[in-house]
Amino acid sequence: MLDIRILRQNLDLVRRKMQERGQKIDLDAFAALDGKRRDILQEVEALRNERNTVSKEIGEKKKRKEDASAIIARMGEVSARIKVLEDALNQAEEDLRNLLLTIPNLPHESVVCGAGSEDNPVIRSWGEKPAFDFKPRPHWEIGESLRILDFACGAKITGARFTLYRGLGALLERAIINFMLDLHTSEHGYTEVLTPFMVNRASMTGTGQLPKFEEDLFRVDKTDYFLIPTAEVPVTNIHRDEILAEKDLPVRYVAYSPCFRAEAGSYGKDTRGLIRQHQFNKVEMVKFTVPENSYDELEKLTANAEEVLRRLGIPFRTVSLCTADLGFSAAKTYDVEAWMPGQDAYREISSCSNFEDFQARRASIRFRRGEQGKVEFVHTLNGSGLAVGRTVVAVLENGQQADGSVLIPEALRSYMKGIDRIPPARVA
RNA sequence: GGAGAGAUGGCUGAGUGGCCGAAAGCGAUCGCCUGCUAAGCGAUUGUACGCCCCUUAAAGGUGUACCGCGGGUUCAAAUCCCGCUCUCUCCGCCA
Repeated sequence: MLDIRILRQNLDLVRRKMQERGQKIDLDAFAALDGKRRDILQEVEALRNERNTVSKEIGEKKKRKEDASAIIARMGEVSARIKVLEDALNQAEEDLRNLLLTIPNLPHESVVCGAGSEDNPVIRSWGEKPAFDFKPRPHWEIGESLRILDFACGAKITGARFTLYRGLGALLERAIINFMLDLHTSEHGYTEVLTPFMVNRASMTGTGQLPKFEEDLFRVDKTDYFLIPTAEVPVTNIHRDEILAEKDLPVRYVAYSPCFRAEAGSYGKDTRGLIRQHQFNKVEMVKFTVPENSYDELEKLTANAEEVLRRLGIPFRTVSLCTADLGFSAAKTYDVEAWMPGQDAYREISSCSNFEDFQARRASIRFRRGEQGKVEFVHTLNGSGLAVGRTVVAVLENGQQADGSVLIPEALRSYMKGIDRIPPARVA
């Protein structure tokens, strides 16, 4: 949610930023709605003041056993009028809030103005793409031939975009999760948390998934709970409606969770393999910081995500999302893209964002300056560290060998009972 | 799923219709006192939204709201009534 003062004082700036995002947001309604709310508020407050004063007089008159029936009758009318105005006020405030909740964040000044993902500037690249003396296969072929990924079985058990991992495949997924959690807790200063995987509506609204993107979520029938699309939601909401102490900032959490996404509107996209699933695992990093440090923290967060790929020896590049590609709540986002030789492409494996105070305002996450200074909104950040299924893809495609086996990166071997490769499956 | 108890400020906890934004204690901050420390004394100590003042903001003045959430009764609600949520205890069920 944007600061309402920005809309009041600089509506043109907001309008321009929305254009840069390529968003059509109706901002004309704002000024009228805001003015209406203020008019009603002033009237209702004046009447309430009268009621408070006169009610006190009534109490005193009664104590002195004087007749108060005339002013009681008059106050009855005032109260009726107040009730009507309060209803109108509530309606106006709800309308205003609903409008505010649908306005995306303002892109940071450093974000390039672009029209789509092709305009995302590459910030840096790392690693050397592996050379193959054969045509590298995509992971779905590797996974099926090694009998570690079974897409047909996932489809049987549940449906499209679900996958069964088997044997060393399941172990690889688990090893990657543990490797990432250990790295971020032991070396990057994050505290591990394990959260609920279903959250309520308030939590989803706090981080920005609701009210606008309900069709992307799985909702649990007979409840108002939703399956989380990312651990960002429960982890950020740890501190919803709280005032943190400045000395405790930055707060850093890392969480493993499965993620559930309806993937509405991505029909026909990435239908093969692990890239786009309804359920996938992810290790997520979340930070709460003072505003003046949030962009430094974004750089560190992105470096923390990149470090996972460095340790695994997987080539990657980092791009800065342009205005058109930026998510609803983000002010700035770096995508880390891993090299996937089987697909001859870089694919997103981590998305690291600074939300500034956008989520903090929605979720009321604040901190106090010093011991008894002012209360301000924190800045929130999060980034994948990393998407686990896509990391499996990168490991399989980059580590594939001519004999069909897959080399396991050094860093993972201690998590995989010491084995250094996934051997070819014996032909049945 | 059934029965009962509860939800008040940073914390503990009082408050059954008006004198309550809320006692008291703890904590915190500032000051005083004090060889040092401890103790003691005094003051301050919530948030949000309006309006005034003002070049904007802050500060200041003023008003309104907020005692889990939502509604109702009343001239007037932390207090009475209804619904909901959450917490705790007991029973049942369960990994």
